[in-house]
Amino acid sequence: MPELPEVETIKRGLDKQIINKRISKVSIEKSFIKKVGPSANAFKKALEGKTIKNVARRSKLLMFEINKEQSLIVHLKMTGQLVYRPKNNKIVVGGHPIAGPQNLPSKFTRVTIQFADKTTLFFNDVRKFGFLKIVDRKELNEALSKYGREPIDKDFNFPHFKSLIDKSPRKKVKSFLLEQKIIAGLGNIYADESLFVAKVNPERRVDSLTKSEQKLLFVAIVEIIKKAIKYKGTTFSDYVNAKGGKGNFQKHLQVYGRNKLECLRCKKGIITKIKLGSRSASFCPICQK
DNA sequence: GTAGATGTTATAGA
DNA sequence: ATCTATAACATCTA
Ligand SMILES: [Zn+2]
Repeated sequence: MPELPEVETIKRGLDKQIINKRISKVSIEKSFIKKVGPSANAFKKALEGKTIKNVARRSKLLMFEINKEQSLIVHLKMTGQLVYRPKNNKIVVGGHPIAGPQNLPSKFTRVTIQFADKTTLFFNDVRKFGFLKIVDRKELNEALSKYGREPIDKDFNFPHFKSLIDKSPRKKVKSFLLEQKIIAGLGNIYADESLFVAKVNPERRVDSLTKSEQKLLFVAIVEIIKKAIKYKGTTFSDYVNAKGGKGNFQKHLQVYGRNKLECLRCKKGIITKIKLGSRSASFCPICQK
């Protein structure tokens, strides 16, 4: 589910809400205890009574600073959600439950973090690939060392991108874009969208790109990620922001999810979906050379 | 019913 | 260096 734009949207929705709030109670669904560390008690003890000092994001990882020494890190993987409920009252509209924080906890709520002011943060995750973990400063640095360049960094420029290209010359370009150690935060949707904008076929070897294709791709990545953040992410099935609401970028997708449909750009090609590594890649065989 | 696919990532082995 | 298979898990679709 969530790639950089979705995680960034959650981060922006959460930080204003929960910074400086004190955690009063944490509960963990039984089957999820193994995903919060060695024991439920250690996890609770690290959080209860503490105050969230800061919220940050790196790649698709969220970080909640507890104090100088400790942080809570959260990865949503495929179907994770973080939804904040401002008040502890249930609202039902028209007699039917509505989507969003009003009906939480749900069947898929794995971790519940209650604050002293009676507001609540829910971690929901259908597939349970996600995790929450308490880390010290050293462990946090280790976790962060796995990530490459942030595409929305102000200093990220073409020479940087070129040097990344030169370090992984034989990779297929789609796999190159998905590598978090190279560029942090792209996932299947935005890698496909970036390649479409740059008119580059996902199966091309990185070292086969012409200088002009390299530049187009660099610009496309930055442009797509920024635009997706502006539209508050893509909701395909599970993604919701911190308020439980959907994103808007799905309306602007040009290839992802358009298998067998006519290409929106050349109006001639039929969007084709192939397997590349273990992931799918969608592209227009006519205008992505 | 059932095989295959889903927005992620870590790891082992070739 | 790079790729493959595999695993974690639940749900939906063809
Ligand atoms: Zn096309």
